[in-house]
Amino acid sequence: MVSIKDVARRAGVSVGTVSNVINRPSYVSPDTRARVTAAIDELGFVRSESARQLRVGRSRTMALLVLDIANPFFVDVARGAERVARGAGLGVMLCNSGHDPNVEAEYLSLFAEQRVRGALITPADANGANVESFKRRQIPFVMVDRVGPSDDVCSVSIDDEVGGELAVRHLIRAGHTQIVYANGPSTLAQCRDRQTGAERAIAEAGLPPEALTVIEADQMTVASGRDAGSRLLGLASRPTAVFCVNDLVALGVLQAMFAAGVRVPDDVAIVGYDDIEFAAAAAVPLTSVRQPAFRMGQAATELLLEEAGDEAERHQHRRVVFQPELVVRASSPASLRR
Amino acid sequence: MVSIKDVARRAGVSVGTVSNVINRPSYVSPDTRARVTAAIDELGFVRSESARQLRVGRSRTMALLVLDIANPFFVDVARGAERVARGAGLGVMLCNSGHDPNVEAEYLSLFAEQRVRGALITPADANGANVESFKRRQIPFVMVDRVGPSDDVCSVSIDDEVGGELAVRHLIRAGHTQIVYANGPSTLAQCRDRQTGAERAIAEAGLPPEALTVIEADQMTVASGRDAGSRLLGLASRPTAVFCVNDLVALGVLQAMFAAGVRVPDDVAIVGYDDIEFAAAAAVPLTSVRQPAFRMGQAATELLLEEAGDEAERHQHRRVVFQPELVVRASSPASLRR
DNA sequence: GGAGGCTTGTGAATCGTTTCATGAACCGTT
DNA sequence: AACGGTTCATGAAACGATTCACAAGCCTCC
Repeated sequence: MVSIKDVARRAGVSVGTVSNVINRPSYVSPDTRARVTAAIDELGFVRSESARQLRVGRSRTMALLVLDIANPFFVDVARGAERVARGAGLGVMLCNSGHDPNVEAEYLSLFAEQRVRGALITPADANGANVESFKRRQIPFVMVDRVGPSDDVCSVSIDDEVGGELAVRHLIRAGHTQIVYANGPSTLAQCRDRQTGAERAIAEAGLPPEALTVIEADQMTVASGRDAGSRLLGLASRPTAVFCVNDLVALGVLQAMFAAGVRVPDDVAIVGYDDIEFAAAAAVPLTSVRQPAFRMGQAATELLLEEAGDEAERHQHRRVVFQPELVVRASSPASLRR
Repeated sequence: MVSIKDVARRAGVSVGTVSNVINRPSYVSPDTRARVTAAIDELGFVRSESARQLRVGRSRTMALLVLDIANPFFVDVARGAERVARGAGLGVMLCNSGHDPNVEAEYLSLFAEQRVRGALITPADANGANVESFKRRQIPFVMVDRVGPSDDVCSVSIDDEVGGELAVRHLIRAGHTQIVYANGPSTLAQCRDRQTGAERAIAEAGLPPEALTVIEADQMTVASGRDAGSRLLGLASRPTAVFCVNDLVALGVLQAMFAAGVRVPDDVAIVGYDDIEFAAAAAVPLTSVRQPAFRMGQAATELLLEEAGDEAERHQHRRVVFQPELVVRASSPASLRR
């Protein structure tokens, strides 16, 4: 492997000069600069990032640890993060914990060993032990899609209560009075918050609490949604509308309706959550609560850069909360037609 | 930042001993080992990967550069790769070129600077100039989802001709004689190969070449598919079956059919390609050509590890070709009913 | 009791960069 | 000719780990 020393020898200069050509070309006279760049090209020299990092003390990559890379929502977050990071000359290491706290722990210690410039984390363990021990590592990080437990951590999230409220209010306005909420595991804060919002919309409209039936899927996937859909069809009083905890579940419900010959939206209206690309692409385009995932990725990275930057000392930890937005499509028309 | 030297001082031993405790504990007597590990815990020491890498000469991460992280196919490849990499103690740096040769070039030089252990690449530029110059860097790499241009490169791919053939043969068996192939940009080898396979199936069945109409979408996305779908409905002789270059396009076509009141599969059968999760999740579950993406990611990584391993010198470059498989679902029943 | 063999631990060299104090060479001015 | 001021280039000292030749201590065996 050719090093800066070989380049120096070839160009007949010292290693310091070669380094200057690379990092502050203006310090070097034009003709030695030319000699050095020629030598670099001839030898195919590529500077060693690890040596550089060892000397300078900080790396030029940041990490992004997501819960589920198969979920398009996180892919959007990642793209937002990557956009900002590349603008700042940072590489992004994208990793997938798959909701597994052990994998999460493994990655976090990898990040610490790599001395990444900072990390964006969607935490996988409920009690936050991993994140807590990561905090001791002195590495800047921002929690994504979850509010920080205390105010010594930056976080970027989306107001899930508002999201639930938007969805159910929309259904109520369209005339629905018998609504099912197909929830995910209630251990997740997101799921609970969306439910709270849904209940608030019910109360606000003066409907009785029984107007909302909650059924719980064990995972937030299409398969679980399909399952929830068929369970929902067996309910004593068939609902006229379903609000789903995310789009994957909604797609599953939609499929179950089709399989059972139940027409959407004529017999049952459906509202999803996340507004992933496939929501608009469904056979009956899905009404969905849009989360500004891309912007969230951007915002999180900007916070991270601020915390990891030169004026880090006067950095104030912040909790940024985005507002979701309802996107109405064919799966839930604005007024009930039956 | 606490270094190995601080640990040594704290434990009252030399730095060499600390290093031994970390890397070959059996060289150290139990009680000094205990003293050292205690010191490590007390100080919260984390070893610096860059220093280690500088000394040892090789890194413990590999890179995976995909064309489009939003495409579930590549997500599956990534998961397969990650599984194998983690088993071998390697971290994976997942990057997204977004089909942009400039971004690709940027990432490739980042990989070179990082001295990654190896790279899995789905090339973005047609002429392969980026990959060609990367090859000079002496870094092991495997081309994914494309066969290598020459035999000095490992590659893992899937036989696209067979895939096209499977799909169209299936449609012909079901009685279709007027088939549309909704292709992607014919600049992509994949698209051309699938078309070749489709044509072969037509010829093989003794049908005239006109039995297959090709329309081209400019992108392989749902939106382009929707567009292709509505164009297809305007054709003089309405086809009874559509074979799509991938599932995203197929989902778009499906949606266009629904919007126009054309029933699937009764009026038009649809076959997709890739068998992404959302294919099975579509309102009418999509028949699709399954590509073993996960296994492909695994195989590619195994090849890479072999090439980057200790017996690299006796490594033979190989081209691994996987066979696709047809998954029949509701969007294209086995026999034509009309 | 000396030779030889384990077991443990040491300390210095090394990896490839960046950075910084130092100095050489040259300029125009007095 | 002596001076201060620029402009360029140098060489050595870090950064934090790994590795390896070597030594100290102890045991065993003839």
